[in-house]
This record gives sequence, structure tokens and C-alpha cells, in this order.
Amino acid sequence: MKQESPVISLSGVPLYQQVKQAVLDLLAQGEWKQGEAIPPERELAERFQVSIGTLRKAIDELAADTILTRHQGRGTFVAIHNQSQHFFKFFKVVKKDGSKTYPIAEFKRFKKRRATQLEKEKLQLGPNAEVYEFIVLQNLNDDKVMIDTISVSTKLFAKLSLEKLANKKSTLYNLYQHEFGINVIDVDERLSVNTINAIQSKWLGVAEGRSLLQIHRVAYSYNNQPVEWRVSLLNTDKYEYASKEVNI
Amino acid sequence: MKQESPVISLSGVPLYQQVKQAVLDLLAQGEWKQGEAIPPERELAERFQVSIGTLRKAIDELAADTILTRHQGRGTFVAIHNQSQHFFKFFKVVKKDGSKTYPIAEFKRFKKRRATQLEKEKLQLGPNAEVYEFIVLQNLNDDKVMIDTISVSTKLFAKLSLEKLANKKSTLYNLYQHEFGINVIDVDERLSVNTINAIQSKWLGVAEGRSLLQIHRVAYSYNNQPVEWRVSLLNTDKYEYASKEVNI
DNA sequence: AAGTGGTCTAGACCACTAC
DNA sequence: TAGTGGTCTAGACCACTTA
Repeated sequence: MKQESPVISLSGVPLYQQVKQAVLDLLAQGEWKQGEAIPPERELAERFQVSIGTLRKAIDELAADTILTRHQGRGTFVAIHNQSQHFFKFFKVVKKDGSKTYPIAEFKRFKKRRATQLEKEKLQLGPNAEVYEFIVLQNLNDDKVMIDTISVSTKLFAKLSLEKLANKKSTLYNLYQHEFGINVIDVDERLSVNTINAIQSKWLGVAEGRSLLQIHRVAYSYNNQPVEWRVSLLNTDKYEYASKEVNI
Repeated sequence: MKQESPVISLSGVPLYQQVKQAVLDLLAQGEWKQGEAIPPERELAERFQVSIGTLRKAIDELAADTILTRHQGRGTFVAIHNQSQHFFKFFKVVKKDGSKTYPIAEFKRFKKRRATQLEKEKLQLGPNAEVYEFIVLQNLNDDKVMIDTISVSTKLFAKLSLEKLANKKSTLYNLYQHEFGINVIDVDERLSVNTINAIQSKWLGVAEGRSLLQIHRVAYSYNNQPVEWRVSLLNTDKYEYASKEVNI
């Protein structure tokens, strides 16, 4: 077995945090791949020269961060969360009967244009900033439920295209991460009621001028950096908005 | 010091979960009040006849649930959920221009009646249960903004009256706590769009039949016990609903 | 200085899984 | 049956707060 140099350092950082970081480093170096089992706890404790309790506390946190998954009797595995529910964390639309499903995105429009004053405020952009705007129709159980109008800075999302959006394998925020290195870690949403226009009513299949639930969203990356502005219109005939995250 | 009967039971439930439950029960019984310090870890470990490590694991979870707050060197405190600066934790209505104010409640109706089927489900009530229903008009900056229709079990809220509601000094959830020993620690809200009836339109001063933002809320005490069912209608002309808590 | 929560140890035994 | 993670112990010492 490979013997790790002791993780103990003179810094004030708790030992279990150092162990956690060491495991993260090994994951980043590809020592263990997604879906693979990592070595058993006793072995890791020996390798890092810490007690089982300390090792477990480090693994506890990594499991809480959904980076590792533990299965009693089987082992600890590197979590796979490319296209899993991790990226649906901010999707809070549920069917009124309580059933939960993933949305399927259908891209309707894509263009590059000057940012509006509102977008400059929400995305903290400069005076001559440009944005990509695209429109997404969200389908749940073959119901056309929500229409999103999304704006992102052309600087942060260089060379975004309709093709890239339509060809993405999983969620939009997953694309942001893999294609542009942008991690959406939090969103701020404001809800009100608004009427829809002709095009939107056609896409959603509801009468023009009807009042729907309108959601304004600013999505944030690390350090409270706003990265996406989004206006959504939700048809709440069969679906509703849940104040807390839902586990699909 | 009061000696607790050992929490050890023959069930398969882990000891630290039993300790967590025992602490929750003591909180529910009012042994320690919000903002107070609970006894030190070593004392609690002695009282429950468990090791420090096990006691800490129970407290860890309660801290993660934001029911307790730990401060190194000072002690562990019962989190303040709905009084003083956290009065309006669950009040998520903000003015669109961003300014924040306290709502002023105006009580419109009060009655005792049989629980509906929906209320029995949401509040987990028995077949012949009764509820108090009361209606509150919420005013912000002299705007009539929201109308709440609130139902609570007559068993949990014995002898609630319009007088008690109207004479309360602070928030409704503060009254629940001081008058009935009920702590609201979490709410689950579902948002949709609905039209309002004649009486509601009169109280809110908007046209009859208009579509407003409708909020269904179940409020929970410790142990996920539902204690209040509420249907609100919010006029979003000048105000909106924020997905996250706002600091007033 | 005394008391609090935070970290860490070096084990033990249990519950579950795979073979 | 062997090996895994899950629970639990009975301490020790450290970091921080308060007086």
C-alpha cells in the first residue's frame, strides 16, 4: 500500500479538514474515478496516519457535499453527479398531486444583443455590455409548463451558441460548468403575477393575456458573482412552485 | 441535577438519534426556551447516560437543523426562530423597489368549525377534528397587500379567540409560542395563481375576479408536527414574494 | 482561572453486503 | 465468513469566552 506523507502540518487547520483536502486532491488527480470505490476507512486512516474517528469526520463532510457516497457493507464510492439531481437543485416546480419529474428543455430563440438597463443592474455589467438571450420551453410529463427567457454576459459565456445549448447532454447549469467553468451555487428568486404575450401564449398553449406566475431569478457563482438573469412564466394550472428544494 | 431515565431502548434506533429525540422532546416541553443556553455537553452526556461523542453527534444534528446554535467557549443555545430580530423570518413579501417594512395585521373574521378534508390532511387531524379559522389582512406602508386565511387545530390552540389575536403584542407566531407553547420552526409553501372572490377583493381593494399570487403554507413545529394551515392571496402590483428569507 | 465547545485518539462491537 | 461502513465509548488536550 502506498504510504502517504503525514498530513499533519503546523497550521491551525483541523486535522480532519486536512484529510478532507487530501482526499479532494487525490480525487482531482484522478486517483479514484467516478463510480469507483475508494479504499476502506481503516486503510485510509492508516494511510493518512489519523484515527478512524478523524478519518470518518473528513469522509462525513465529503458525503454531505455529495462528493462521496457511502454504503454500509459495500464501501465508499466516488459520487456521479454529472447529470443527476444535483443540477436540478434549483428547479422548484412540482405537480400539484405531489409527483415529481425532470423537466425537458426545448430551445426556442437565441440572439446576441446589447444588455438592457435591468440586465446591467442584475448582472453587474458595464455600460456597453452585451448579452446572449435565449428562450427555453420547459416540458414536464408532456405538459408545456414554463417559458424561460435567459440572459448571460457574452464575456463570461464566450461563444455560446444555440447549437451548444441544444446539444448539451444534461442540464443547463451543467453546461455552464463544463463549457465555461461557471458554477451556479445559489439563486435569488422573486415571484409575482404577470400576463403573457402572444408568442408566449402560443408556446405554452394557453389563452393570450392570461395571468401566470412570473419568476425573476438571478443566479450566483462563488463570491456572490451574478452570472445569469432569467424571467420565467409558469402555468400553475397543474403545477406549482415549492418554496423549498424538492428531491426528485 | 435532574437525572434522566436512560434513553437506551431495545429498538434498533441509534442511540444518538434517541438522544436527539429526547432533546427535541425537552424543547417541546419548554424545558429550555428560545435564546437560552442548554446545559454543557458533559452534563448532558451524564444526564442521558451516553458518552460525550454520542451526545455530540446528537447535538451536531440539531445544530445542522438550526434548532440549536453552538458557540465555542460560551455554550449551546436554543436558536431563536420567531422572536426579536427574527420576528418575520417566514414573512417573505418585499416591495419591488427593494425597501423592507414590517406588516401590520388586521383581523377580519374568527370562527370555530369542523375541519375540512384538506385541513385534516395538512394538519394530520382525526376524523371529527375542529379548527379555528381566522382571516388576516396584512398591511405594508398603508397598502393592503395580502389576505391570509388561517386554520389551526382547536386541540393545540385551546381557547384561542379573536380577542387574544387582536391584543397580541408582537407576531402571530410569537403568540403561538407564549400562549400555547407552540414553536413554529419551519414552513412549507406552495405558490400558484388564483382568482379572488368578492369579499377578498373588497378587503384588498382590487377588482373582483382578478388573478393574484396564492400561497399555501403548512407551518411545522419540532418533530415535523404540522401546526398551522394557511392560504394567502398576495397582490403583486407593488410587492413580490422572495424565495429566500429577507432581513428587515 | 474556570468553563465552554472543538478536535482527536484507539480502540470495541454491531449491521449489512458479497462471496 | 470476511470485509465493509455505522455506532459508541472514555477519555485527552486545544481554542475560545467570560469573569
